[in-house]
Amino acid sequence: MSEGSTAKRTRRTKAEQRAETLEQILDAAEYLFSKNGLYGVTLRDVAQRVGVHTTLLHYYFQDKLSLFEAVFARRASVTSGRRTAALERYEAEAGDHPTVEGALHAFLDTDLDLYIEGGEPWMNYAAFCARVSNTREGAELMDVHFDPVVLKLVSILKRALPDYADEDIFWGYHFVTGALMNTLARTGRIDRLSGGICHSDDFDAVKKRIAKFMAAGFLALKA
Amino acid sequence: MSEGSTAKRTRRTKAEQRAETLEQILDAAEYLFSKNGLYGVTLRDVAQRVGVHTTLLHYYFQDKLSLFEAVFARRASVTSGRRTAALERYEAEAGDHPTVEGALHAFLDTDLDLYIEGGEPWMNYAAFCARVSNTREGAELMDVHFDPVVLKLVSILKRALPDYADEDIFWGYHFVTGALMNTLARTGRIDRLSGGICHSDDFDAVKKRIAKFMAAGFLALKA
DNA sequence: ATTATCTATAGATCTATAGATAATGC
DNA sequence: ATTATCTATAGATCTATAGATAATGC
Repeated sequence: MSEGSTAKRTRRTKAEQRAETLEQILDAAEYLFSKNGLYGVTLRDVAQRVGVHTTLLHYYFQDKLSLFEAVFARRASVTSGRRTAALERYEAEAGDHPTVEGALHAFLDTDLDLYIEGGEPWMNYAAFCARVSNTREGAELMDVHFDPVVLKLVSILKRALPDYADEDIFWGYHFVTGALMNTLARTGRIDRLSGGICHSDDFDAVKKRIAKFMAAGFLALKA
Repeated sequence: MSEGSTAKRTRRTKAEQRAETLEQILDAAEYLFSKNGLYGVTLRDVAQRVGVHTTLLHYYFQDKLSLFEAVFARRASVTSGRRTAALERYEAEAGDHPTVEGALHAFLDTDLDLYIEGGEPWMNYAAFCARVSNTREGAELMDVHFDPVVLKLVSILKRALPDYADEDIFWGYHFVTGALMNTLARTGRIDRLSGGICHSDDFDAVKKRIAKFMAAGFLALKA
């Protein structure tokens, strides 16, 4: 932190400085919001974590909610884009006979890989999303940023399950996303419940199981 | 509300009055916490909703967190007890050959029925639990109140899947509870995503699918 | 005589704004 | 000359406590 602030004094263009400070603010906010939610974090907490004055946050963001939404938006397009690409790749590859499991692998594994490879900031973002996802306003943010990818997934699932009612497909997706969000939240509950056999942070373990598990679930809904 | 406050003036024993006020406070807190979380609700909000002075909350509860925990605890033993009983009934009935789907029906359907039959207060509690469940401190509350039922479920699943690694069973449960919590949260996301085909409040639709879906998922994890 | 409820208020925070200062930009 | 950062502060809330008042309890 002290090293960071001296480094800050070295010559930099204003654009660089702006970008760097913005990123630090977003990182700090992301971390704190992921732990305590919108109302559980004060602008002062965020400023303190970055090492700047609270008022600087108002220089960059209109208000607290804008900061919150900016945190959500920053990485949303990355994960959304990656998953869309993976789904398109799968669609091309599978041709006329896509499978539920194939589509889910593209959708879920691609996302989990991003967090696994992205390190702490991405893991924080994952927890942030999970926390946001089961609130009403949060769910509306999800709509805005993730509806296109999800509807793309749904369209492939429909082709894989041509005799299914839309209702069954959507409820299946509802289960899938619940399991995914519970994973991203990393609450530590499964660690304690399993007596240490499983670990909340072990996204590899989830990745190994979730697509197969959920695909079988979909297939079982046949009327 | 005005009718309630005149009714309040009618003769009542102190014990009755205490019980009634306590219940009103807990109901109001439950509703508000389910919408906005611990930090998103002020004691004043709760008091206002009940129609009493903020300070009365301190007469009944030590502080805000105690109120929060009391909301959680009030109905936890009911759902926990009902599910335990249902699992025991199923165990007795299934004898030496319990199935995954049978155990999940006992565990999940019993819970969903409680919310369906319990009306608004129970639906609020469900949303409250869902919201609590994907926070760290919240997950610890879940440990305290729900570990026994969940471990009972796990023990039956182990008997139904004798050649499975514990790890697979616990991750399977992790998926199940994620799907359930996503249901209890009732964020309205599935409504919008499905263009009105599905409804967040339609626990019957979930009940019709979730146990079958998840049971098939478990069976697919076989190595 | 005890318990439920309200009044008054202390003390701490929190968000947000106005305006000063200190850097970089041509 | 513009942009990044800080100082000072207004105004609103929020939690929590002390102590008064108004009911019920024997």
